[in-house]
Amino acid sequence: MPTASDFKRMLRDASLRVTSPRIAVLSAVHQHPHSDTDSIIGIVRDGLGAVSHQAVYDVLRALTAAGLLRRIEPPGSPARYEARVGDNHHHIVCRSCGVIADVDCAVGEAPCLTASDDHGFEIDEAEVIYWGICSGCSTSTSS
Amino acid sequence: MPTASDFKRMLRDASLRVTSPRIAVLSAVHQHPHSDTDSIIGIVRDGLGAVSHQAVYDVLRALTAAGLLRRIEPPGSPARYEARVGDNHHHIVCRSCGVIADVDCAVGEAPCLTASDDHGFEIDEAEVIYWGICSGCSTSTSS
DNA sequence: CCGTTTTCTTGAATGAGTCAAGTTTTTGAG
DNA sequence: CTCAAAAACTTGACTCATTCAAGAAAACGG
Repeated sequence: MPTASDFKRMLRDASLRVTSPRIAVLSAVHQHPHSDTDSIIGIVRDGLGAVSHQAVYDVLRALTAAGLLRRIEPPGSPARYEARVGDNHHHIVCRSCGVIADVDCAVGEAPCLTASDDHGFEIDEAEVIYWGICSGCSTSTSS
Repeated sequence: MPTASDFKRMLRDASLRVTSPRIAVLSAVHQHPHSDTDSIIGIVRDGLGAVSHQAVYDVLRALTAAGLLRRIEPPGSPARYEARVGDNHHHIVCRSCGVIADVDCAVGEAPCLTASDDHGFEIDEAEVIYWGICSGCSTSTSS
């Protein structure tokens, strides 16, 4: 797990100013991947004390734009964030409890799939969401 | 394009009551695939006069649950609906203007992809969204 | 250390969708 | 055809996630 100085370096390398909210958000997402914005706000406040929700929204947007975080938006859920970027992996979402797990992409680079008909689009990414029931939910439901 | 009596039969076959809002919504989605809820409300009102937005939300939910419509939710866009159901096709979304096109699935049945690691999930669907720039946007941007 | 620029705080506002109570419509049974 | 029960629709308030806006505070190059 990266340390605070690692996060500072990441921010500098991305030409972003180093602030405590940014370090706290980076740290929170590294420690709790697939968290939604509200959870991240809670984790950040546990570490720093009062931080406005707006600051967290701003930070998440800046870090996502800089490529330090990735935003995922499964239908039916608020936006979630993860720190694993650049490897074009995919996700499995549980239809019952909403938990998300990572799925490695066999190809690794986007777009990892070719459309049967691209309709003239210049396709740069193929995003895959697998839907199913996680092991915890399937056992509790079938019992 | 199906007629009003076709829509009535579809509703009866799905054990749903036949009402004018339902026929109008079915017709609207058949004629304007990938429309968002607000556009559908507008189209329905053009045909029927006053219809509450709540009625359209209720109808869309009932028709989706009955399998007559499919709901699609590209990140950054409100929910959209289409009448092409049952063939597990996918979508291309333009990053610039948001327009959506259908992409046939080579396999046809869900799940059409196998995850490299299913993490113990029982996967029933693999949803693919291709992201890119449509031909209209790429020509206007490059000029 | 200072000024500029960026970021954060505060608080209001927006958009999509849901909740709830009451009225109307549909439809199967008589 | 008529009626009652169930389902659907209307109205209007409300929630949630997110954004907008204006001013205060912090970062950092010089």
